[in-house]
Amino acid sequence: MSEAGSPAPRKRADARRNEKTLLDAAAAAFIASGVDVPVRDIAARAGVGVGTIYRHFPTRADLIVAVYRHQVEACAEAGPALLADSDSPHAALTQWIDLFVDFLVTKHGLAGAMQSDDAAFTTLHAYFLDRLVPVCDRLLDAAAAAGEIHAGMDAYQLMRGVGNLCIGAENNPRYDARRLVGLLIAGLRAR
Amino acid sequence: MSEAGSPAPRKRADARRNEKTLLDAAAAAFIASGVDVPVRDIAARAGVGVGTIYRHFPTRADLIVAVYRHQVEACAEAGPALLADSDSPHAALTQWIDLFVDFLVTKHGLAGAMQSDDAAFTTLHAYFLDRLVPVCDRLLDAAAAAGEIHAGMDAYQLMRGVGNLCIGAENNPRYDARRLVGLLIAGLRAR
DNA sequence: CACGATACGGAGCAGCGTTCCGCTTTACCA
DNA sequence: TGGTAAAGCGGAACGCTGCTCCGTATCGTG
Repeated sequence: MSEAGSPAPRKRADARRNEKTLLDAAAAAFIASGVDVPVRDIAARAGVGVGTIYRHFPTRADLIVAVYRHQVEACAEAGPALLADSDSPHAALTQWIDLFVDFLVTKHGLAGAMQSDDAAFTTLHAYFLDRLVPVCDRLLDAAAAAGEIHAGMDAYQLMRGVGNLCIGAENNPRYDARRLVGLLIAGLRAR
Repeated sequence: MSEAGSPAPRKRADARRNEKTLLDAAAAAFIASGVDVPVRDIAARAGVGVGTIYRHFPTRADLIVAVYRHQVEACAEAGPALLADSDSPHAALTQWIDLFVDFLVTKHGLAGAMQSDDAAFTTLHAYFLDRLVPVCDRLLDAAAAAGEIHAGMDAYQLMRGVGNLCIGAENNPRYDARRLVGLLIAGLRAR
């Protein structure tokens, strides 16, 4: 405990309470109206002022990251597990991408937000990519080592491509993101 | 000429002049700031009031369509031409998709606008898809008939997928839309 | 030239993100 | 327990956006 003055002096009780309330309200609002839901709506759901949101989560990206952190972690941890359990690295890759696609298409507008180059979304890029790209990279390496796919595919690009393909997948029955992502992965295959 | 009262009673000279001016201003503004440039900016460039824009082009989509109509037509007409000139239907398909990708990635934000499900963009969907999907469909059919790709790929879905992959391709050197589109097309190949 | 029809301009409204500051609540200490 | 400084809160207010609306200007024609 003698370590340099603890930089996190424990927040006030009402602040912690509000943070929890806000996360719940935001999660509900995201489900109801997508991740682009107006800040005022989230504030109203939580019964707080908009200032409170901005104090806890300076940018929308911070809020999104906080809401979905658990699910992203789960996805990241599933990578190595799938690799260990599957028959082939390619099968593991396919399953893992499926997991990622499922995650994206069930969160209205998240895929779109993830590709936005708006400065406010830097946090979102940073977190999602830093957490998931290395996982994807290991899967790609394993598949390449097994000779199942061509080497040299950049995990970052693949993830962005998959993310892009998921844009607008909800509420459009004529567009099947999973199928297109499947084609993309099929295109990786060594012939 | 005796046909039912001509429904286009020839517009006033100033109106025609303004329409032309607006198209030029919009084209310049799109290049400078992307297709999401504020309406006021376009009006300022053209030296007109915002009301004038809305009178000529009720929605942003109408303006975008008008600006890019020529290039879309050229792309549509290139389809049959490529099919006639190429060694194989698959080569023609690849070249045509390349043309489409080139078009999209050079127009800031157009790929994004094309996927937007905002009601105001219905016109954009309608025009782009109505014009290009049939062309793509013919190319797909020809390639399938030649046994080069699996049958049953929906042209609409493919176009949407390609469009999606082009989102954010400008101003991001680490993301190569062309390569990913190439993988997607490769994924179509019959094995 | 005069007079309707047509088109124009831009003020004004509503919805959004974001900031800022007076007031309230909390935690701590005498 | 009561008092006080710091931490946190609420929401008015600002700037930027799309879009509408109507008084005014311009055009084409008899």
